[in-house]
Amino acid sequence: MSQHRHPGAPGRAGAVPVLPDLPEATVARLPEYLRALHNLADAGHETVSSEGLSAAAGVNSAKLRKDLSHLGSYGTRGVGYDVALLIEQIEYVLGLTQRRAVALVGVGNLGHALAGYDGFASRGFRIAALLDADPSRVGEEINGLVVRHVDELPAVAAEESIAIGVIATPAGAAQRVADQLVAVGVTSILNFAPCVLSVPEGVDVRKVDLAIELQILSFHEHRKASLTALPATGGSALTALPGGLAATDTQEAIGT
Amino acid sequence: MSQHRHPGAPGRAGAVPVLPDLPEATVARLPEYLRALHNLADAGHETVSSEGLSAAAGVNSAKLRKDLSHLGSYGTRGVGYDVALLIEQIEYVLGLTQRRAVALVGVGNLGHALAGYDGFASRGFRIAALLDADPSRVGEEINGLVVRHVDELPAVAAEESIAIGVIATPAGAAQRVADQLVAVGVTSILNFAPCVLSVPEGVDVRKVDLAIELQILSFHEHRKASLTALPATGGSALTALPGGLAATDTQEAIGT
DNA sequence: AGGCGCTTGTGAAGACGTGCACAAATCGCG
DNA sequence: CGCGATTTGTGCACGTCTTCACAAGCGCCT
Repeated sequence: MSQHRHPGAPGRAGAVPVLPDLPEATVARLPEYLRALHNLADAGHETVSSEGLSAAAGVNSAKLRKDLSHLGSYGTRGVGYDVALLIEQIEYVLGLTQRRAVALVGVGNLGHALAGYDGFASRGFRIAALLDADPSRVGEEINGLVVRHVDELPAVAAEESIAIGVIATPAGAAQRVADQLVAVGVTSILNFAPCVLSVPEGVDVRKVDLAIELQILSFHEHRKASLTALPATGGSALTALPGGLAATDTQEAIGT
Repeated sequence: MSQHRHPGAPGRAGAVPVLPDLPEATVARLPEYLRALHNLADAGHETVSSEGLSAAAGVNSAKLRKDLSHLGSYGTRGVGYDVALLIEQIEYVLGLTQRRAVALVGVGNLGHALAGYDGFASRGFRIAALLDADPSRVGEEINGLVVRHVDELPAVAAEESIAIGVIATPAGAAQRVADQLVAVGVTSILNFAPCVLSVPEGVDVRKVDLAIELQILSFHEHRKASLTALPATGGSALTALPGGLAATDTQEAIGT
């Protein structure tokens, strides 16, 4: 870490400097820091310490400092971080300086909500197209955008460069849509359908499954309940599991 | 791992056996396995190998075997896993044998979609109440449920035991709602609002932020673009960062 | 100018998660 | 009955992530 802040390489548009390859865990936290920083900026703070920022983002302060150090970091010892500068750094690294176009496929229950979600626009993204396979939905106007048929994807991609595809279709249609997105050059996909997508190498897929989150919470609920129910049992049969339970009432729930 | 399948301890309702404390990473994958297993069961498979199941769930097969071994596992060497039995095991561990009641607070854009999302009902959850702070929304009927005012939360909790609270409000209202949920005894919260919640110890919070997912994808897009733009630069200045970029056009964004 | 308090950046250690590779176990067949 | 094919369960090594603790650096006050 000899010299950062080397004056050269401003390179407004072209010549993107090579990005440091951040740990994936760090990348996942940067948006969190960014949000906290925006809040601080709105509240009028000019600088913030790692302690303060980590509290606002809900993480350990040492972790925050290490995360920021990975991107070269511009903190000042004894003072803290310049809020505005740090916002820029993170937005640059995350590639948010350009407003990326998002294509949303599947305008059902969830798709409708996503199309109207202002959190996208406010954080550097622009929904460029709404698509659906159902002809009865094509033509509908949502939030100022007209729903087009998914087969028009090539045309949409030709009109403007789609950076990210969002899949909000039923599981059965998701793989097909993913293939179509890949075919028109999309290399980043956010998948809300509860299924595994297979995509060629070089394409990033992130998955959000609302039911999975609930199931994880359910586990912890179950766990808490089982612990408070048997507070006496010290450390004896930790590996105990139901086992025989298959015979009784679960049968009617599963069956055929 | 001497003797599993010990015949005793079926204990229908009461006497919940102590759950093994699974690694968090394993818990997060169990719902994935569960979904894949349901698909296999629907397709008529009676047994499945770790290889087959791991492919369907999109994970490494060794990882899957280790995950399943943590819950005692009921595979048969040379054969594989009994699909129906494994479904039961996982559903039991995740606490899905009882249909847990969910209270959804915030019936705006996203809340509407969540209220209508059938993925909850189909995977062991039941939306027991819809709540909102906006009086103009109270009384509205969504999917057979009438929206009630959030201040009625104590009454709702008294009517039936709420296992999980889902927060789909704007960020500004989220902490307040979380406090209300905690006050009526909810110990698991799924938060869709883009903010950090502070809750007492013993309360689990999981967070889903749609914009964060996009930002993570944006980073990878940015990274891919910067790599393909400079394919010649071998391994020289890997730590290069913009740095000077603050001097030019960013100034007008910050300044004061 | 010098010292003091505060904060960053980082080395090192420990916890955690992953994946290979193989022994142990089971089934089916001759 | 024995053997080979198959598949689980797991020991081990490796990589990643987290956390502590502290030296280095910075600004302010005297």
